[in-house]
Amino acid sequence: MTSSDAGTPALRVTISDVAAAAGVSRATATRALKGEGRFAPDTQQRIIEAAERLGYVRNTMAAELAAGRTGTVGLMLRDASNPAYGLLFSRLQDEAHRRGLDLVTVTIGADEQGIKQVNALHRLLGMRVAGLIVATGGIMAAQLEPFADQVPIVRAGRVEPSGRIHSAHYDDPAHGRLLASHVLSLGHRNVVVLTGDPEASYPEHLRGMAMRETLINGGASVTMISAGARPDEGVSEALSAVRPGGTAIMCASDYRQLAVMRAAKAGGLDVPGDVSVTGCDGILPGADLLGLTTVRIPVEEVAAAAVETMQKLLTSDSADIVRRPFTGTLVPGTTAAAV
Amino acid sequence: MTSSDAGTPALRVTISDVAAAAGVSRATATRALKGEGRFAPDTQQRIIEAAERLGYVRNTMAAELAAGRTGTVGLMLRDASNPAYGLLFSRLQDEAHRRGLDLVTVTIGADEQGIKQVNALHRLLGMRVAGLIVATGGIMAAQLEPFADQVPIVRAGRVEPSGRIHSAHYDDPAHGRLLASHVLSLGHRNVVVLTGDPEASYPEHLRGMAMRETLINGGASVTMISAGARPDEGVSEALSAVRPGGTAIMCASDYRQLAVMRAAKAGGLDVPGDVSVTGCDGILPGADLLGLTTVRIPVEEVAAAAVETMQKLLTSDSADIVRRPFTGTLVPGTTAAAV
DNA sequence: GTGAAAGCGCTAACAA
DNA sequence: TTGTTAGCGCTTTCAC
Repeated sequence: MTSSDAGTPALRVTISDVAAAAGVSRATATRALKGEGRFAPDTQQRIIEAAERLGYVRNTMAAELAAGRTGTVGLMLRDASNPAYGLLFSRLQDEAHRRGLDLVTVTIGADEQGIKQVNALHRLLGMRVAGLIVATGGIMAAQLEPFADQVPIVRAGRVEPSGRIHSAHYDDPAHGRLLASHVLSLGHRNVVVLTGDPEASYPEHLRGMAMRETLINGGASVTMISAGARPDEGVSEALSAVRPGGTAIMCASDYRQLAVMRAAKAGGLDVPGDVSVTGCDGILPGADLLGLTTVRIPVEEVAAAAVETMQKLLTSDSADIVRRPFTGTLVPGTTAAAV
Repeated sequence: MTSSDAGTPALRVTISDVAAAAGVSRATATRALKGEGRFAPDTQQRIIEAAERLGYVRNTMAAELAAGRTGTVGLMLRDASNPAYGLLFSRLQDEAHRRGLDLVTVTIGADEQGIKQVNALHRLLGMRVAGLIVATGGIMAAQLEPFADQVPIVRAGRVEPSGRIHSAHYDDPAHGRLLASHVLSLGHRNVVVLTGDPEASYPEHLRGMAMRETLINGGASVTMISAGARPDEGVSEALSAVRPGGTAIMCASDYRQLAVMRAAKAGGLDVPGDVSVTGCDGILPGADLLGLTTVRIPVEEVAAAAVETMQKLLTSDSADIVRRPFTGTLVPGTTAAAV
């Protein structure tokens, strides 16, 4: 009743079935199937054949429960509809594949708060993952912290304020400075900075603060507008704020930049003729055609560093906290011009 | 040795620890913790408190192994760096969240063939997932088929040729027809169709074939160019093919469209003045600013239908195969103009 | 309302 | 080289 006709796999086939079919004990079957320990070559052959014939698929839960360890790394991800996260996700996966790490991913919806995040965290911890890569915004340092000494945790993309959690992250303040310097060098001295408030997007907040500081140090007058998460929020305010003499709007993300350009177009404002506009992220396909002035964030490097760090933590267990920032590169574009 | 100071969670805390701390048996602890079966309210209270105090996190593997069933649905995903897949991924997650399904995701790198796909499949099957949603291209019908009667399988995004696998998919031929009709209505009668070959992208192939048929039926002369997966492949051929009298290049994806526009710009060709260009997908942020003529694929509907189908299959078990196509909408844009 | 006991499918010593 | 024996942590009848 467990097995069935040849060629018809059955998830109900257990290793006992395979062992019986090959005329050996379960222990031998286990060893032969994973190729570890001692066994006769032809015995292994028989066992493998039996397994294939019966369509045996090892029950991972049972295997890992018995072995007392897990080979997989958990990945907590934020909404992947944002290409910046989608790309990060993709690169993390690639890198993990390359290094032979198995990844299981759970996501937390864009607008979900604490409770859901904890659920997702527990789902992963419940699987007893060997490590955790966290690529999501939510302020979960406090949730994460308690587990940090039981399972290695690496935050990817965002700097980790907490003490025991590693990170490979974007240097958002540097990105803000890069853009602000560029805008200053173009001669702008009256600038509107449109950013997300800390709640909505902490990285945007960091970028915005850095822009502000650099601009002010450069002798510019700055109007800060901090809006909600939706990219079109704050756009009309930014536009009206720039009219009385302003020459540039610096956005903390490409999404906001697009929203501003859309609104400018609708309002008959020429970019960069009437107003220069900058963004930040630089990963939109087609951004080059639009001539977006932005910073290309170093997704690939962050992903590689995060996975590399995780692997290191999994093998050796050094005690020091790894915290590696990466800076992107300025993409001059054509949406920002000299005054 | 198992538990520890209050407030310090430990992944090593088992239900036995919790039960002991609350002065009950494991059986009672289990029941109280999941709120099923019979138990005294204050007993439950005590148990929950003990669990929280000890930082208990249920071992999912053990739980599901013992219970003999799994609450999670597996999702096989293709590389999410493509925004079309990223968005699909995101919407699938949202929909699953909304319906209370737990999803675990594994991805297969963009360029990996058979063997890796089978690995990914086995990872999921090995977890004994309750169902499988497959949102990836690879021609895995043959791999999937054998498991189709043991676990419900729903393909998302692409039509499933196989007999026992459900699907919620894009109606790619319809998208091709939609665009071709539009181009015809603009008066174009000499058109180049740039598409991916079947190996590189089957959906693109379907779109391209449909475009061709519609164009020819409409009295146009058509040059087909089928290229590899990289969007810049075939672009120069397309451009030279269109020069001798052609007026439009229809691309089977927005990526190719962008590549064509880039090359046209570099070659001093005006779009749509010298040549009209169309794409397909319609999910690039900023596509509106570019004025892309395209079809917006119905990602949300496909995602919702896929998850809905899965849930239906998980609860009731009707025998009929569900296969639901969805058609997107034409986005006229400004990259295609009347001849 | 609660506990005792028997596994779920697999692995890992240890014997043989 | 192979088999025997204990579990991994949890759930679930079935008595009490």
